[in-house]
Amino acid sequence: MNKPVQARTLKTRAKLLDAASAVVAEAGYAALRVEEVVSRAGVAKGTFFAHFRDKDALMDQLIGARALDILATISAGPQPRTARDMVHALRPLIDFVTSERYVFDIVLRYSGAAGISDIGPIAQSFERQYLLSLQWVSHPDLPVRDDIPLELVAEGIGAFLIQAISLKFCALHGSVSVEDRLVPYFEAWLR
Amino acid sequence: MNKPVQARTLKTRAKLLDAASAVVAEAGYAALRVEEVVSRAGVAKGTFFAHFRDKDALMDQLIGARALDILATISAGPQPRTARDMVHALRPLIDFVTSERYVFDIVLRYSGAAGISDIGPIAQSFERQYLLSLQWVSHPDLPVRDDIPLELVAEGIGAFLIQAISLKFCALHGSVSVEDRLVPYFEAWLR
DNA sequence: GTCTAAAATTGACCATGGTCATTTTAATAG
DNA sequence: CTATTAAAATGACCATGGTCAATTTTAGAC
Repeated sequence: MNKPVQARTLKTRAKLLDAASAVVAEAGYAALRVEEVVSRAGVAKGTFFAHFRDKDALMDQLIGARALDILATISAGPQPRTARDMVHALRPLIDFVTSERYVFDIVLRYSGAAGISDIGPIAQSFERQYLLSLQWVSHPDLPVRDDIPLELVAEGIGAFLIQAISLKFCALHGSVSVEDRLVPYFEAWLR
Repeated sequence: MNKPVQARTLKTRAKLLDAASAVVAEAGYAALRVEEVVSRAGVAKGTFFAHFRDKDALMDQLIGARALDILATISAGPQPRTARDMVHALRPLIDFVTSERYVFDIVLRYSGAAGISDIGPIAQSFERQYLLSLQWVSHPDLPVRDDIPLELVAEGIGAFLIQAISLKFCALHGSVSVEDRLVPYFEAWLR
């Protein structure tokens, strides 16, 4: 009853994702063209849209998967003991999201799950980042204010992370690195 | 030496902005089509792009102007005395930005000035919102933590504002209103 | 007025994402 | 093996944002 997908479907989807990854590796996310992807995958354009709602949905898969991968690596790392440690630990995620303005745009656009049932990889990565922050601030090695719920502290970390990355892309404030801006944010927020 | 713009230019630009405003009033920002705007304005499509870099630049003008207008009204209002007051005062701005998902997307995309010299209306409105927050937290009637610079406090307000609005558009967290989420954020941040 | 150069406008054309009626392929029954 | 049917793939076609060489209009000089 739950085997309506043919092997062919998986194969085609894999071909599309592989082709897309290759294009991204060569030219970056913003340069990806659907025509180029289907051409490399050896399928028709219509097939692409049978597998992905639109181009952005493919980006959600590609970018989200990478973000989840980075978060898994960070999770496996040591518990941060200071705000500065946290920022350093988050460095790989920050580097990825700031690698292209286009990537950050997609991340923001897909940060919220469109529907309860279809929570995409990027939305998942936000949830994952929240849980990681919650884990960090719940650990005794990281001293944190105790006048508000830890869940609220974790939410705030996400808010400041987005803020610092946003300002990175602003010509007026882009001269300060994300890390340098984030440390005072976190220190002030964690008290 | 600084009069290279002809009267005709201003007139055409006004016609385009008027036509665009009319379309937005009838169908919303997301439904705006460049073809529809130039058709109503009675000019050719190429003219549109001689006046605006792209469609998003027009959106920057329309949305940014509205945001600045709302902020001016808020600025003229009374000094908030509590976190809850602040949230109530920001209500018109929040309502506008959450009126369409598309509006919020444009706001995020244009939040940072693209270049030092071309800071658009939306980027200006972010600056304006920051200055308003700074003014609020500098006033003795609003008790605020004094262990960090007031500038930092004001930056944090912006971060939480974006966070609360983002979650509004998330199917998983959209049930809580922006205002209800913002009050605890602000109370925790202002200490 | 007329000439000239710069500014403004035009619209055919292009790039690219997205649709859908039709065709092909795979799974299953007999 | 063949017929039947549902899933998958196809590619011509459409929608819409964006470009640019050619044309028209304006401002200033004489």
